[in-house]
Amino acid sequence: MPELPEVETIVQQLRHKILGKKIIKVDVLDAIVDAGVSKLSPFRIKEVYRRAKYIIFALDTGKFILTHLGMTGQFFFVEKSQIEGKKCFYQPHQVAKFMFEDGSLLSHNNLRKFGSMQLLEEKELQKVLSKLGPEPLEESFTPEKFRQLLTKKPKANLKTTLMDQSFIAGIGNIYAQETLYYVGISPLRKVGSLSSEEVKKLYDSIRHTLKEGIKYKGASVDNYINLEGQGEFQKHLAVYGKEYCPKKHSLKKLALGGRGTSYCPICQK
DNA sequence: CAATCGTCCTGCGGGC
DNA sequence: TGCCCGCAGGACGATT
Repeated sequence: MPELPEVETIVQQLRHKILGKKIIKVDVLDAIVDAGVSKLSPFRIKEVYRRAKYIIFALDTGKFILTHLGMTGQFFFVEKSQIEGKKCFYQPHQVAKFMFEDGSLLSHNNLRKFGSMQLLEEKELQKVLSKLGPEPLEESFTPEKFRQLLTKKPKANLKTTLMDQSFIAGIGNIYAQETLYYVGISPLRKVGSLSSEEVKKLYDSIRHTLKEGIKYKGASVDNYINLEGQGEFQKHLAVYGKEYCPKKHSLKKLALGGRGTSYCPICQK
């Protein structure tokens, strides 16, 4: 499922494929995509950026396209030479198709349709983004900021809180579990039970794990792909989807907040 | 305030 | 062998 590193990878790759190029036609093929997107052309995308797990396209018309991939959203870019001879380029579970003036194409696919693509005015966009917690990789997110943030929810479950987008942005089920394994902290702990030493280690681990995810272009579990195909981070997972931890201990599986969670009862206390 | 539950959707795996 | 059922899960709203 695309989380911060997966979305960041897609955004970086999208940037040098589509920025500034003229879009002459958009086909909207499913209701998870705002029908208004098909009425914009011709237009250009001025900037692509990420906030939490959202991808935001800033258009030259002054409006914004806000996209969430859900669990199974994909972007697939196709050069003109790969399309030649085909009347329409089809991908399984295609929900929208952006056609560029130079003959290339961007396909947006979503198998389970948990995602969305909305056309918004700047004020509407800001309203959605204002509900999100801080970006963990931004410089302004200091250890002290993290410590202060944690004091707001002392009684809440730690893992659920790390995945709460209004608390901290971009962490989902994979990176929450990986991060907790590396600091040796059980996902069952309450936020307020962390020592100041554990808070610092957790801060470092969150940033390190997310950066590793970006370095390997995301974890291809479920059907995640970036614009160049599969990521590599799935090869470096310690506990997510595993039976044994790196030290060969048997992992425990449980549901937290309705989400599958595996952790090592020996390494994580 | 925190946790849980239902909802959206579809492929897949288990069971018979 | 083949079919049916139920599960997984990000975000959000409603409920406990």
